[in-house]
Amino acid sequence: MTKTIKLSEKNKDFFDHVYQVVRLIPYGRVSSYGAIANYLGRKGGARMVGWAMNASHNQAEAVPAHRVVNRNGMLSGKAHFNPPEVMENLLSAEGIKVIDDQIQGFKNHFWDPIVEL
DNA sequence: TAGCTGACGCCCT
DNA sequence: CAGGGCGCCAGCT
Repeated sequence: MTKTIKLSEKNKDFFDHVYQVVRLIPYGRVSSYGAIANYLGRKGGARMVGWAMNASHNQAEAVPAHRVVNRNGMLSGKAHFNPPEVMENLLSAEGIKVIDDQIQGFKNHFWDPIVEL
């Protein structure tokens, strides 16, 4: 509910930061691993963001991982959903058109935490 | 203990 | 224009 991220000097867990940013992604918008990683200061840590998503299942709060895609706007993590079609289904429900695992007008729906936050 | 993989990204050839 | 390789950090075997 509260949109304020507590990025205090407590830089505790890298994962927790990722979860918070992902949860702040507005409805009908999508972000990229690199953008989040860059926002957290891990430019080459894009892989870590994806890895964090993998652990997102352990989080009590559902993380909208379906709103996170690679920098190409492709549903690279779709295969990790259960079932995979859920990802494009959720995106489609938010008004995002996905064709062949590719978000149409990705740039239009792109949400950059560095710019927005 | 040390090494490898991983929901990526960017540079070089 | 296309393909291949290296780099980032953390978790798992």
